[in-house]
Amino acid sequence: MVEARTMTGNMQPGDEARPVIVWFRDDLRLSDNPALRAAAQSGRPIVCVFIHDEESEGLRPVGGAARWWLHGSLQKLDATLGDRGGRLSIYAGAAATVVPRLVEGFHAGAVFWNRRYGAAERKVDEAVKTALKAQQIEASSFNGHLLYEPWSIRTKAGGPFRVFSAFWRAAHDAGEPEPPAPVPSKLRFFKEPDMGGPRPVALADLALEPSAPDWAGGMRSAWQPGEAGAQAQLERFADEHLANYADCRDYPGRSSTSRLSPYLRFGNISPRQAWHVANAAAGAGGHGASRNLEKFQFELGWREFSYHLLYYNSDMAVRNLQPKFDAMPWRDDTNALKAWQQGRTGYPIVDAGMRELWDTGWMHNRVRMVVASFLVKHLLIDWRQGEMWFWDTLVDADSANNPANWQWVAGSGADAAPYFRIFNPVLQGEKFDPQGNYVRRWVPELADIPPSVIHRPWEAGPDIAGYPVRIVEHGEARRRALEAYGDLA
DNA sequence: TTTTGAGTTGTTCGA
DNA sequence: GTCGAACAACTCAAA
Repeated sequence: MVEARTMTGNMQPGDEARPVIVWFRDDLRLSDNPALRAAAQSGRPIVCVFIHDEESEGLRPVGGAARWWLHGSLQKLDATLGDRGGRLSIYAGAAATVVPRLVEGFHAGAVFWNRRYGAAERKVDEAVKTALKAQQIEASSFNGHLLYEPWSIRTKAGGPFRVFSAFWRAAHDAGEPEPPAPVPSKLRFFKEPDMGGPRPVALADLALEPSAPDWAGGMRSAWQPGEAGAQAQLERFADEHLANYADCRDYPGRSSTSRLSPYLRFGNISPRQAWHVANAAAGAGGHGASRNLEKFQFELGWREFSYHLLYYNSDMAVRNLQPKFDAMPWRDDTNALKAWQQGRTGYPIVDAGMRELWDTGWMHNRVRMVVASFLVKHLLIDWRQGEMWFWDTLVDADSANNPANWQWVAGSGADAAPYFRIFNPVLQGEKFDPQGNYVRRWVPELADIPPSVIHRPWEAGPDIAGYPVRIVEHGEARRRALEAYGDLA
């Protein structure tokens, strides 16, 4: 069973009758949820709560697209709990204030949750724990979000890793990740009387969904937030795409990637579930299955590495991991930034990616690298600008992966791309979208351009109606980037 | 302490 | 068309 960190208050006679509060955060699911499972096993009646906290200091507000996902996840979680005779009670406010008042209101005996790893989140959780200790209430935290706790993977010298491959080797030495746990068979919910504690709010009152204008239409048709959607997506991936994962995952026109990122972000599914379901599917698969399996697990490994980095570099979203990048002469170019954001750079693969992002809240991994490289190297715009845009527009944006990957592309990160690795958007398009299907899907202006020139439409003839002229010329931008990056050393 | 091998995803150029 | 080298050194992790 997953290790729990418990700080126990003194148990009083008759204490088992007092409810346990399960505080949901980035773990919006019932299966493989260690906090919920421990609550079920405690013998206490359960109260399920979510606290929308926009008041605690330092917490980064959830981005726009992710708020939409959060709304859907909360709705689904409440419905699923409802099927079992329970419900999700939602509160708003600073967690360190709300949780102790809930404990009083419910006369609770314990509070369980699954851990978070950002500095501000840890500080909040620490404050809650301190408050509960003063109330002599049991507080237990669990690992529901990662395969390995960030502090459990250490170099031989006992420190954190800054190179992925060494990190991943050490993780292998730590052994196979724990198997996921099923939904507890028995969930006994506390009958919540109308007490004097904090009053729950309606989900709609959190205003997580966009209105006027409602820009979430593309997301609704692309995604099903919540645990059931997550399980369906994982099964679909394991059945249909895992067998070709290593060879096909780089082609944005095929849906060969797992598409699990937003589900993992909000814990609609756990990485243990993804790991073990893929394991089982590959075991049933034939020749070459292990190569695909290892590739997929390798990607889960990068997610782990990002959390490892976040744990040891809490200001990763704003500070270069390599300080020499502080001297980088980033350009201040509002027009170029806007063209990039709106998918109007004149480079089809870049524009397709940025429009896919805007419409669906998600972008294929290969294209993320291309558009990020384009912003940082071709336009010489600070990676933080890109990070903030992704934060607001991605449904899967989280405080570990988003900054870690931006810094990786920019070259300022851990184990980062060398500065001379500058993607050529034309070559990347021709290599990974050879028929131009991906581009045509997202850039309708290019619908009639033949595959031979779809990634270099300026060669297709005179101006294409509605499609922008390139905002920079590749060769020129490449030389400029090499020069700027070369000066850093 | 010093040494040594290694390090996600690329592009261009010239032979 | 294909191939190898250059693009740079630097830092990490382990022996």
